Amino acid sequence: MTKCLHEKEHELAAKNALSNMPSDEETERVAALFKCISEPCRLKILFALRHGELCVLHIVEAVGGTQSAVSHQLRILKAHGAVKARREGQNIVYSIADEHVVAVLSLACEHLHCKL
Amino acid sequence: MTKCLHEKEHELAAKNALSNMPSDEETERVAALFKCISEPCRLKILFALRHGELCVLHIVEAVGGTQSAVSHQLRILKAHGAVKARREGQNIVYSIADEHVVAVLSLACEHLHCKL
DNA sequence: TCAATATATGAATAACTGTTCATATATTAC
DNA sequence: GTAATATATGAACAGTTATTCATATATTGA
Repeated sequence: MTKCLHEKEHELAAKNALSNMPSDEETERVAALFKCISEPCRLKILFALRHGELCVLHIVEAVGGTQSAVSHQLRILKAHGAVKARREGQNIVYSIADEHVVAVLSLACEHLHCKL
Repeated sequence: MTKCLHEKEHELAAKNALSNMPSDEETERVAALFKCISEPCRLKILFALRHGELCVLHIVEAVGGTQSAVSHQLRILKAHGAVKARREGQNIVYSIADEHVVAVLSLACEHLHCKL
């Protein structure tokens, strides 16, 4: 593997890229955030929660699938700080944890020209 | 599986959630976009390209890993519209395809308090 | 045309992850 | 305490995917 022939023109960009790369730890954190919201089931849960908090059964109704599967995904969303939960009697009520989450979703939808 | 006991309080939110769920097709598209940028290797490539276009060898230098692995990931990024490519002699020069991609990255970094 | 460089790609393997099933925990009502 | 409801979770399985290896394609220069 030898040097790129156009090194001169791209030297600056290449140097900049090399010296400004985020650490592996930072990269992993950002990647984990995106991965967390990149599964259709989890994404549906977030979409369902846009209009307000919901208990698990209502989330199951909205997104489909089994209670167990939804519960597993809720756990992952919560572990990554995308949703928060509080108990209310027999129910656990979930809601979106952070306005940044809503903003990222909106931006992605805008990018894809979705009507959300 | 019976109804949630707090149906009355959450009825509105539940109805809203049900009637405003995006289609499966839209959900899949959004999920695919996030999944595309949720792998550390692909994310590193995007970070490397923030400062300007780079040929493949320079990308390999910046993100590490083998040429083959990087090339495979570039293919996926390109297929999802995250990067674009043009030939320049022997080299293929890659760059970020869309300002929305940069915006999503910045928002995620801001959310995680990364210094990017 | 031949050699060298740059990039892409098909196949195989290994690691990861979402779902399912069964079961456990927690709360409320009786 | 017991029954019923709501939610969570461990283990196993299945599907997905990133990497590696070997090789193919494309461009340039001689």
